Formats: sequence, structure tokens, C-alpha cells
Amino acid sequence: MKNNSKKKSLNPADWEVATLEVIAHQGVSAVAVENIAKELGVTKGSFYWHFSNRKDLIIAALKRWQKDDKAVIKEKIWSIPDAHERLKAWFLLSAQPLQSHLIYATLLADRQHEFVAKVLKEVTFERLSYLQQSFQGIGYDEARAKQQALLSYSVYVGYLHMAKTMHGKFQDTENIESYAQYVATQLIPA
Amino acid sequence: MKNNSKKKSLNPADWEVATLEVIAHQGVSAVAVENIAKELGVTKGSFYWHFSNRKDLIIAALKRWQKDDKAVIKEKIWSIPDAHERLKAWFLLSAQPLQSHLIYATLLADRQHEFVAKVLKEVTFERLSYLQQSFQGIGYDEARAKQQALLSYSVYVGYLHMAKTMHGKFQDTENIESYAQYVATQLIPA
DNA sequence: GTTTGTCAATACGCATGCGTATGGAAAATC
DNA sequence: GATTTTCCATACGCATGCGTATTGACAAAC
Repeated sequence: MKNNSKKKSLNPADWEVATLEVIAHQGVSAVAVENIAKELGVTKGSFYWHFSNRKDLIIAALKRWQKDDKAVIKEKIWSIPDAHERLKAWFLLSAQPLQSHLIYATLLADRQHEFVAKVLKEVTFERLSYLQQSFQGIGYDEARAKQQALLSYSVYVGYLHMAKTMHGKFQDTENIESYAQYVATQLIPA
Repeated sequence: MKNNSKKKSLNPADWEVATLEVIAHQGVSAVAVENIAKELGVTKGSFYWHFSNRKDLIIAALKRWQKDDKAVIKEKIWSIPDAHERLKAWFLLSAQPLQSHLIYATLLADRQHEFVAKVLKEVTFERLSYLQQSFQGIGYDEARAKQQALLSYSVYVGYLHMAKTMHGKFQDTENIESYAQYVATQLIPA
């Protein structure tokens, strides 16, 4: 029952944002309309006015996430002209504690829902694709760039999980920073 | 309702094995006693004779997995005396389609259950530890070995997910093999 | 052959969580 | 100011899935 003060009435976007918060921390399966309603300070009656069912809510939320994430990448990564610098920036961005990463990690978990799998595939493909492009941009041939992109992206995905699993062990912020640096030097040629 | 022919009556191990099969393909949340009972050709009545509840079943199944996995590592990895060869063997083993890997991947997904998180932490720690040892065995100092172990293990975890997510894209068996080789050469010094 | 122990079937209670039906209050529109 | 829209509350039906209670069949022990 968070009192977001001013707003008189809710719109779909409010529900989507609240849903993403749940997805980020507890996964898709934990999305329960009555809980999110409570979180927003209303009841189910409100929800079914804005959405037709739970699945629609989740799909809308994921679309929003996908769109927002794409925007961040465009602004923070593609704005860098030099491929080498761009790759380094990507690795550093990956290590930052953004909600977007948490969501990606939980989606990997809830892949059994076909609509989750769909979004996941799209996002992953796109990310692999721009990684590959960047590696080609520093001189790798296509095949090699593809493998290196896959390897790099695996490191990203793996890291997301390790961070959660180890939770407080190698968690000291400076260590993360230095680890990200280390990874970048290992995977991007000097 | 798989007809496993001969056996007259079931024992806990039968339930655990069937449970691991469900966990491997659908995750911990999908473990439903009535379904597994059906799979074994019996009903709930049988289950509650062998186990006190669902949670006990899952914990027992995960213990079994942990034990079996440890045995495989001991036999297939630690039996290799040369650290360099041992690391290479580990990377290749990681790319093989074993149920154990599937289970690990789904556990990463169902971390919200505290008993899953516990097993996961234990297993991950142990694996990181023997990777680190092996990297020290080829001359890395402790700090460096630790980072490299984390990096390598992240690649493993990431790969598990990518394989599932991409499902049929870079799935050609030979490609996996060659990718594993590529990864090994990237992460283990010649 | 009677008794006891092992394993399983059936039937029930109960909690959770989705979706629906209906009614009501406040704001926008006329 | 009356009416329509917008947004939400309450109450219900219904499915799923856990756990329990009770009974029964078959085998081993005595």
C-alpha cells in the first residue's frame, strides 16, 4: 500500500511498472493481481477495469521493459562511435545494478511461459546481434565475432546469476567494478 | 503413467528420481505430487507414506542430485592429474547435454525457495573452489585464479541459459562442440 | 491361519488465486 | 444539475493443489 501521494486514479502504466518491480525481485510466477493491487492501494476491481486478465498485464509489462531497455542501449551504448570503446562500455554497463538486469535474470527463470520465452528470444537475439556487430567493428571476421559475442553474452548472463546466488560474498562494490574491468580485458583485445 | 515393468512397490528413491526429471525440465515450482504420482502409476496416497510433504521430497531429490553430481566430478574431472588438461576437460563436460546441467539451470530459476538457494550456494561454492584450485595449478596467483574461476563459471552458467533460450539456433551438435573448444582456448592459456 | 506391517486408493477439507457480477462514488460532459 | 464515464469495492464462483483420514490389499512374520 505505497502512498504515491498525488495521483487520483491509476492508469495501465502504473500497473505495468508495479508489475515489473515484482518480476524483478520475485519473478513472473509471483505476479498476483491482488498483491499488486494492494501495493497500489486499490483492489482487484480496479485491475480488471484496466486489463482483461493477468497474462495481458504481464505481456504489457514486458513490452514496456523491452522498449525501455532498448532506449537505454541506444542512448548509452550506440552513441559511442568507436567499436572498441563501445564494447568496453557495454561490459561496464552490464555490471551495474539496474532493474533491467534483474528482470532479464528472472525472465530466464520463468521461460516456461511461452510469452516470456518470446520476449526473451527477441531481446537476446538483438543483443547478440549488436555485440557481434561491435566485434566485427574491431576487426573480427563474422564467424569469430559471432562466437565472441555469444561468449561475451554468456558471461553477462552468467554473471547475473552468480551475483544473485553468491549474494554478499564477492559483492563489495569495488570488487564488482574491478571484476568487470578484468572481464573486459579478457574478452576484448587490447 | 510410465510402466516401469517389474517393480512391485515404490521406494523414496523412485520418487526422488522422478522429481529430478520434473525439476530438470519444468523447474521446482512444477513439482506437484499428484502429477509425479501419476507418472509413477500410483496416487497421492502412496506419496504420503514415503514422504511427509512436498518440501521434503524436493529437498531429498536435490540432495540426491548434489551427491550424484559430486561423484561425477570426482570421477571425470579430479581423476585428471594435470591441471591444464583438467580445466579443458571441465569445459568440455560443461557443454555436454547432461540432466545435471538442466537441473542446475532450473535451480537458478527457482532460487526464491530458501532450500533451493541453500543447495545452489553450496554447489556453486564448491565448483568455484575447484576451478580456482585448477587455475592456481597452472600458475595463476590466488586473486587472479579467483577471478578467472568466476569468469569461467559465469560462462558455464550463461551458456546453459543461452542454450535453452536459443533452442535450436546454434544448436547443431558440432557447433556446440566447436564453441566449447573456442571457449576453452579463450579462457585457458596455451 | 492369524496377525502385523507395508504400500496404495479414495474421499474430503482447506487455502490460494483467477476471473466475474454487481453496485457505488466521483468526475467529466452535456 | 442531471447524466454518463471513469474508476474502484465487495462478494461470489471456480479450479488447482496440498495435506489428512480412512479403508483396503497383499505379503511377511509368527
